[in-house]
Amino acid sequence: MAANLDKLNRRALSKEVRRRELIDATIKCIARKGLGNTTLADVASEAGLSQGIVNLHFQSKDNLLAETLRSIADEYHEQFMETLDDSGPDPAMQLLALMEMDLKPSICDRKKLAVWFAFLGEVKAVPTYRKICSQRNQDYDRIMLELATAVIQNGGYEDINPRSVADVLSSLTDGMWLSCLMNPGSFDRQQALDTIRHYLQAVFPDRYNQGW
Amino acid sequence: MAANLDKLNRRALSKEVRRRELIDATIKCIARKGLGNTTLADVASEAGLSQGIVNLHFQSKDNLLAETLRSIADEYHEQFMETLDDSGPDPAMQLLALMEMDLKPSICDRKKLAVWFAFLGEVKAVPTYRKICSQRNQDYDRIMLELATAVIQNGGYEDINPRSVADVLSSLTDGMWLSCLMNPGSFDRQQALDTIRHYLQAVFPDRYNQGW
DNA sequence: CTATTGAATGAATAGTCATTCATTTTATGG
DNA sequence: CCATAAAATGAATGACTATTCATTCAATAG
Repeated sequence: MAANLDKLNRRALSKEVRRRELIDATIKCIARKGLGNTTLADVASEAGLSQGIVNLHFQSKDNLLAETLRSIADEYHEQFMETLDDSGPDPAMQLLALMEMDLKPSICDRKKLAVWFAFLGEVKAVPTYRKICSQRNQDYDRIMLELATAVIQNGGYEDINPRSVADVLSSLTDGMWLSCLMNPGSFDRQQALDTIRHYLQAVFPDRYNQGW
Repeated sequence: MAANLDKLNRRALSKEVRRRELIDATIKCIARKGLGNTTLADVASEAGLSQGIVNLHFQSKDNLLAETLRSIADEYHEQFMETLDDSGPDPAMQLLALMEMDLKPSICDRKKLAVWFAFLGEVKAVPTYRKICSQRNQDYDRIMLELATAVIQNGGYEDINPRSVADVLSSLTDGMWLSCLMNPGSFDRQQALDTIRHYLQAVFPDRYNQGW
């Protein structure tokens, strides 16, 4: 019984590991060649495995791509939740921590952004992609809205619309990411962060008034 | 007979007009099927013409796609310059007019945005696309920076960094566009514009203090 | 009306690529 | 060790598609 369970676990684990490897290879290929020019042969070769391997583990190319997108979305989701947990009880500081996270080298990385935007570019044409992405976004928007609302209440900024603040911050993230993707030479992570802080300071002077 | 006349007229069209038709057909196809799933047969059929037509006028598919991207970029460029010309001498009002333009229905249109982001998604993998897009962006960034600098000088806001203002506005545009593409159901053009106005009001209270 | 020119056609070609599957390799249990 | 089953291989297949080009068609000049 114990042996049997062990065996099943090992098999399941090994299968999972192989899938992970293939997804990583897919990410590398898309970053290098683009979504439109990535073939299953590319992925297999990148993973150091044989032609038929993707269909063996993912049944179809479409499925591999959807799983790859899900994997990227999940990775971001974990970072987001972790940052939220680790950034203390003050919503103003949580908001800032989330924005800083978006500009961390491990997130704001040209290779990963290229893959993310490659999928975004197909969102209108591929409903599956849109579902994966927009589900994600709705969750974050809701949390950002809650945080903005809390900052406004705590600071007595009743005339400010929390919706606007949340939208600006979400837009800033997307905009900075695009800028990183587009102008790899001139994009400056630190400057981007300063810009975001400047915005927060302008809107909530009392909440973000310490020198950084 | 009417069909015959139609056919005659179509034949008579000039080379430039035919190229325009093919580019328009390409835009429609990419909006509907995505960049990765658009074939030359799709484009020809959308234009009501025959198989070989694209190669006749554009030599290759790659060339057609590059010309299509250029066409979209040019169209935006014209609108941008026109808006700049038509929005009076006050840099504060020019800045606002440009942001309003970005949210006009004819620009902030899901079909057009889908095509734009489809190309953006391939930017890292296809240097040609990056050149076309980033040239465009650099021009606008420069102009936005000049306008922000002028607003700051005119209004005595010397402690504000014009670079930050320009970056926020550029990011807001990209972010709003993405939101329009991603959440067609809930995206609200008017609300997006209000958000942008609130930002400008927060940063330059004296320059944007009239009720709208 | 005829000849000429160039646009347009669409069938044929050649190449690419996802998918399949018979075979081989590897790992596990007895 | 052997037997068994799962995992992996890679050659073969078939579908798809960019590109070519011989042919057709329409407009204009002579």
